[in-house]
Amino acid sequence: MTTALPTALFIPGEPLDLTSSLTSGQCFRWRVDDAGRWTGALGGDVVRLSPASGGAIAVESAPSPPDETAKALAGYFRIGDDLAAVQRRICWDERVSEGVAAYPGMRVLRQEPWETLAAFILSSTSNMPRISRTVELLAETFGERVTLNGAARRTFPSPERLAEAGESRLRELGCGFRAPYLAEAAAAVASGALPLDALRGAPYADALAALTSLRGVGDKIADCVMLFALDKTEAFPIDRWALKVLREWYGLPVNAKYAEAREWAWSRFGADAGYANQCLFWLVRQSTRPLRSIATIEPPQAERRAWP
DNA sequence: TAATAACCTCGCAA
DNA sequence: ATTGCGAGGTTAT
Repeated sequence: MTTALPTALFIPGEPLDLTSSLTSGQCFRWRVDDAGRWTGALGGDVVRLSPASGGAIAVESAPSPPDETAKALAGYFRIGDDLAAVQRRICWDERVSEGVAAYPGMRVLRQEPWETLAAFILSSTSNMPRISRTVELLAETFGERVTLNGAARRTFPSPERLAEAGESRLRELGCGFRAPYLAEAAAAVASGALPLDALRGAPYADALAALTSLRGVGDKIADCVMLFALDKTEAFPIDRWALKVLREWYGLPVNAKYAEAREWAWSRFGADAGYANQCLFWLVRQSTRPLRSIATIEPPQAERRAWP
């Protein structure tokens, strides 16, 4: 027997572009079909998002009812942030302005802390396709199966589950040298030694210290987790792309340390540094497929600002 | 303190 | 075909 498929309408009331928000390297499990419908696994649910007219989004989900999921989506996409206001505050920067113009509806996400930590531990010296593949394989192997109108997905496995799996099993699944890091992080979260969820309410410095106490988690990965899951919009993750941007567009000295670059970002963008970072990162990542061509992008001399 | 391998694995050049 | 190299880092020496 078939039942009518319940659908709810999610009306963000804010700029929201699913494509840039869901493909800009913050998350790894959303898939889009030819019709532009996005399918993901959110918490314990399979979720399907279908862009409708007027910026509305049709939501299907299971097992949670779609109207409940629609509310959760407001949190996931940080609809509480006034994106236009954020953009006005950081658009005086020419490069950030380019990013805003190119991706006007790109949101910074508020994802689940554990899944985000696990995914970014796996991101070390890797690339987006491989991260996605490994995350998906972990879900496929250890996650709970959930179905939506015949389509099946799996939830991201709990820390308990991955801790139980252990390093060797995680290696078998392609985690490589990150396997012990992931296993240890899972154990720390499962045991309560690392109160991940509580870090949402903690100051940046405290969250940073807690996260980097884990093996395999340094400044960059900690910043990703803080920005994409722990409500630290001031976090400014500096990967090799961001580093290249800082050096080539902003004149960051080659010998500058991570902490110095972070301080600079704060002096420039303050609490909006994370949004500025996302604009810059995705701009450079999209505009220069091969790493080598980035050197050809030089700002006009007049746009350069002296390094403080 | 600062530089430099080493670490898993995979996909894609050469 | 086979090999070498780098990919959204971090740790150990």
